[in-house]
Amino acid sequence: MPDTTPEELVAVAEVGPVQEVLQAIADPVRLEMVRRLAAAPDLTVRCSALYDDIGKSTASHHFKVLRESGLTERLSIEGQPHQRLRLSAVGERYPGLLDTVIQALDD
Amino acid sequence: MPDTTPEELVAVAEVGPVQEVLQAIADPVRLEMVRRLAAAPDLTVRCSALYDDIGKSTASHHFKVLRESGLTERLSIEGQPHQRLRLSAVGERYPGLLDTVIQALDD
DNA sequence: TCACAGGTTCGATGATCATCGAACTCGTGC
DNA sequence: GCACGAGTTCGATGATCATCGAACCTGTGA
Repeated sequence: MPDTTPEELVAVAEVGPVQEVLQAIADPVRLEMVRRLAAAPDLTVRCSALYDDIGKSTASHHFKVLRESGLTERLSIEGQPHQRLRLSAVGERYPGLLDTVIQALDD
Repeated sequence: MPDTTPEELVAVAEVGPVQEVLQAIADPVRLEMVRRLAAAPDLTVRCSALYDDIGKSTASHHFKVLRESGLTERLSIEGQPHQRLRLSAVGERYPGLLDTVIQALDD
């Protein structure tokens, strides 16, 4: 791969259609992941801190669904993989959606 | 049944938890139903006008899911059953959620 | 170089849910 | 009363998807 890839290009990803976004957060496990991400500083959390009581492979599957819908992105901090909630990107495309959902979670 | 039931009591129904609401609108068929309801005058539409290409029983199942989540309510107009989108009730509990989703549907 | 920890991918299994047809209910009108 | 149209309920079937274990990849640090 070329070493000319700027960091920004990696981060740029499309937020999927509403349908896809809704299905992504309609799952209890994934919704909990989003909740923890939203509560974290910088919206960033180590993968293993996003779940409990499920297997690694299951968690990884949910990460993928969240990422493909554009809700989260993968990034590396000191070599460790992390997940980051793309709050502003989602907010631009669907204003108020995520905020309202997150707000409703810690009622 | 007693004839003392005021009309208001029938209409009063709780909007379900976010989880339930999200799952309700995450389905393609139900999302289309919501879209048609939102576009209709008075947010009210005859049941048969909310779908095509699926059986009556399937449609009725989706009506039930929407109703139980608090998104819609059943009402009778000249003897004919109708569905009504409870836009304001949902908006009170989850501000901006439905509006944003509906807005995104007719992009 | 090797071992190890943390995520990912791959198939297979199981549960959940959308779909359907048939029987039932409720209103309307003949 | 009966027939009819429109929704609902009920079981059964099928597809979708969450879950898991095992193998694989990719860093880090002996």
